Amino acid sequence: MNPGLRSGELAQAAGVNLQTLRYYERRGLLAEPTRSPGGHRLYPAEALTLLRVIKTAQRLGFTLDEVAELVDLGTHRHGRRRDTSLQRRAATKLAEIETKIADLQTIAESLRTALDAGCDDLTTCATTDCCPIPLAGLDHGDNK
Amino acid sequence: MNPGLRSGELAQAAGVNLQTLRYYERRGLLAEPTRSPGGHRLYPAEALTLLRVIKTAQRLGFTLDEVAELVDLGTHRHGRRRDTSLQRRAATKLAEIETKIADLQTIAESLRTALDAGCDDLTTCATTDCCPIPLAGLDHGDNK
DNA sequence: GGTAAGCCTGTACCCGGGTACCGGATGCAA
DNA sequence: TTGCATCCGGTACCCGGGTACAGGCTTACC
Repeated sequence: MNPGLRSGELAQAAGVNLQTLRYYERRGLLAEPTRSPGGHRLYPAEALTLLRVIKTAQRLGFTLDEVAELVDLGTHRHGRRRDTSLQRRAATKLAEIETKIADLQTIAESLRTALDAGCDDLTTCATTDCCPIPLAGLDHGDNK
Repeated sequence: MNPGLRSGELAQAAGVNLQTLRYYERRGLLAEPTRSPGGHRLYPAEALTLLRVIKTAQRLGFTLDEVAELVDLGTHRHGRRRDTSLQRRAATKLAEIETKIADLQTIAESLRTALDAGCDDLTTCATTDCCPIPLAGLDHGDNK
């Protein structure tokens, strides 16, 4: 049976640096893989999926700690014994994500309007009312 | 007429550090404001909106350079003389944003499924098929 | 079994995005 | 006009997220 990916293969497949794998391992994002007799890491194929999930979540503005939480929002057990604290964290995360989606939709809307209108100034759009659907919708007023 | 906000007032209102304002000014994100006779900065009210837009965009995973581009995607002129290169950049940005929205929706969907199912493991969801709508959808396969 | 490519641990460094601190100059109210 | 809060420019520092390098062991193939 296939012994697993070597670290270099995995890194290349995921488009990350080899050192990054070790860094993620130290941070606890990537489980310690099995080793060859001589001590070389051998990763299961799922590690690639996980890495891509991590990279995607990062692009979306989550810190590594948040990514870890997202991924961890349950790596412990599955089904049975519904742990309400986990459920609650998941619900909180979900609300956060929904806010992000809404904000991105506001930005997308502004860009679309700008494109349609041949109007190309978002700041002006945000602060004056020359344009129909301004970015100012992002101003939730409660920063920090 | 109201002379504008002092830097401390603006910083507090936006929930950012005073130094951050000067930093953004150096980076070109915040225009140089007018000054009092003695050299103190005096910001127009729109600066607050802009700061909030910046902070929101950052939470969404845009770098400061990208935020600058977003905001700049046109601060030059408005309407008339449709600059196609700007239009094109806006279109590109828009596509990016739509991808982000889709990815966030995938994550939201996973969390929702996990919550509904009392299933609380995203990694397993992503890499096995025990769960209906896995995170694996984030795996676009083309990282970097 | 020789040898090149690949991997090991450890430590040092880099970049983006801020923050802190300093000594000195304003702003404004009493 | 004095006094305290605030702001000024400049420089140095901090943290998250990597990335590079050194010196030595493993693997894989001829």
